[in-house]
Amino acid sequence: MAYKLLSEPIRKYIREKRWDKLRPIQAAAIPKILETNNHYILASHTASGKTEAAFLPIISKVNFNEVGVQVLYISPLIALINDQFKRIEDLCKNLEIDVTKWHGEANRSLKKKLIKDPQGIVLITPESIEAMFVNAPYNVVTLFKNLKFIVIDEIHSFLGVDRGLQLMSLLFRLKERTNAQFAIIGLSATIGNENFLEIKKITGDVERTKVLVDKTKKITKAYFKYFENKGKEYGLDLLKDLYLETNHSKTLVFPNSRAKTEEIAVKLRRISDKVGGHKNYFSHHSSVDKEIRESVENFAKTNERFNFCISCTSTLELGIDIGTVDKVVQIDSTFSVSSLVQRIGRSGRKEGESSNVIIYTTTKWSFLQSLACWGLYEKDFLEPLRISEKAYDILLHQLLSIAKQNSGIKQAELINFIILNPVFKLIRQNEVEEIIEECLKLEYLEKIRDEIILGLEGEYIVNSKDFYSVFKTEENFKVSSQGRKIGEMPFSPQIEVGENILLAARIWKIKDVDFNSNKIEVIPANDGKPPTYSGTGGNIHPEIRKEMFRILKSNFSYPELNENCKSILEELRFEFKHFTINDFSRDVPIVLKENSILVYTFSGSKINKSIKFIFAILGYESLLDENNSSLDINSNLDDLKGIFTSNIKSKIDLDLAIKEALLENKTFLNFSKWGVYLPVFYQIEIIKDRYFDFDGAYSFLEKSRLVLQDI
DNA sequence: GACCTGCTGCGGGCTG
Repeated sequence: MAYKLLSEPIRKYIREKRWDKLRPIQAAAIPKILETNNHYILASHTASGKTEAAFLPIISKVNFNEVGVQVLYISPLIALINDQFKRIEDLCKNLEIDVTKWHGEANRSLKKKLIKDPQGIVLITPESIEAMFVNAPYNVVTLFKNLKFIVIDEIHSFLGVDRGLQLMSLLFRLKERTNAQFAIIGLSATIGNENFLEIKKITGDVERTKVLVDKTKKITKAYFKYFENKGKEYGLDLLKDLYLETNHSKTLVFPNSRAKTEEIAVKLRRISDKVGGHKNYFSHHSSVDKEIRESVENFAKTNERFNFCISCTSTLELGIDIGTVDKVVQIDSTFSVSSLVQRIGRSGRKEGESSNVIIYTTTKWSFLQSLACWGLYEKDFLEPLRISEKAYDILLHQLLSIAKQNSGIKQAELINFIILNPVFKLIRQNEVEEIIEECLKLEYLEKIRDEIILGLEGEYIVNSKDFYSVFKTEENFKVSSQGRKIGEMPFSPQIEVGENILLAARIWKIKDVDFNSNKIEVIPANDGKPPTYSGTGGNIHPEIRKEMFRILKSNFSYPELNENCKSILEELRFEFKHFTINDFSRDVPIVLKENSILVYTFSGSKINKSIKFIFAILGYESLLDENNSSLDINSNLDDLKGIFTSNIKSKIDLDLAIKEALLENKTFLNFSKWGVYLPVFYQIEIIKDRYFDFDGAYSFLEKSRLVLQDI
């Protein structure tokens, strides 16, 4: 049915590919895209043919003889653009449609050629769109004035993050600048019912956006193993077991940090060398050199014969094509259910194959958390994500970008343009005015007669290559060996001549350090330590903690646990045996200690941080342990009960406390690259909006009942 | 107790 609607060249393409039938998401999308002008979100699991579901009907529908770029494909990753380029070019090969890559590493003369003769399909990143607006806004019109479709790949990766807000703003600016009438097609992995409304908001027109979902779920087999970690590094028992588990298959191992990724890769390789196993052990994360990463991806994708093991971080979570793997190993719990879903989806990618995951854990609370994530995965729960409605920091970034783009814009016009942008819908006009006033005062912007232009400080900020992205990056040392790039590592005391490090699944000795140009020269060595990388800690969703609580208080037995896991679960359940819990949403176990009280909140990280902050305002210091979601509060029982039962909200001045905390500790705002340029009042607002969850914390304190152990 | 993502313009040197 859907097949017949496609144009003849596309049907020919399908016949040549010998596809016997269209995939479900393709069959659903083709008639909708061909016959309506709606925006669509195509949600379907990895490797289910989403790219073709969008491009088969788009190429059928669009007349590529018209002047101007007809289709703009936006991707969060350069690597994905390079992957998709091959697929889309293959689709277009008999149709004389030009496909052009447009990102920071793409060929410049091909970009120039496109500007001279704008046509076909362009593959781009959000930052490159931003750069075009800032440096060559006339090109935006030349290229895109006749645009018919925008395809956004991995659109879920933009949901609930600053980069998504930037993308929303850019989509609006694109439409306003070019007057083009385009439809938006978002491609997404599973997003969960909870997120349909939020993901529709990205197009800027919820009413016109429809979601098409393929709910087919693959069978997943999971097995849990437990090896208590005693030292800093993994124990030999775990490594040996992991080796036997992985040496006869194609495997991905996810150990949750770059340092541990290196440790696993190097140590498994060493075991393999000793027993004469295969040598295909790799590490893959952001600090491994790009070319090495590409060669690892390529090995996995093209090699049929040999087994391999890639130890990796979330770099291999998104849609980069690495072919099929037999098995996924997770070491200690993921920080979210959606991360677990993506990682599991990496195995058994062929239709009809089941996915296989083995979960190793090394601490009892990590074990419980991973069991909770697995339980929620089976119940089809995914963390709900929320588009920030008062993104004053992104607003400031876009103000500077728009000022540069227009080189002179009337103040009223600038304000109006911001107000009309759906991404800033809930920011009031007087707030925009106030932020502009502050920008004028600090010379980010300047007013000449009634026109706004970039100020001196603003020029300095916008003319940096760091301007185009809304996320922060750390500065690193570049590591190379005899002219060959290995990767990067951040500054640490470990950077010293003679020290040995692990990187790109190999051991190296530092031969030379150049502190002026941040370069490290290394030679191969035999033994070393993983480099230390710093991170800030993730946010666990409350539902994961609730599930942990439920598991603790249930008698359910899990066939997917090995004997060690079973006894750890018993141990944990025994610890909580004497708490009588009637209502998981209200009852809070507490333990009286000598000078403090231990409160098991079983709530999310943001709520925990907020509760700690509230207690600090009230004069009670506390220690937060995110492993078991507990707060050890320096308080007595009467005080604690008082705080839990009274209306705390009215008694504290949150804004004042955050202001003081900000003065004391500037790193508070580290999550926001552009927040530092805002007036303090707005900094406080974004901290409340994105760092904390005070509504969640107040509601927790109000409804909770403290439960002591039965005697 | 974390992970990830992106990038201009210009000038100089080299290659085809």
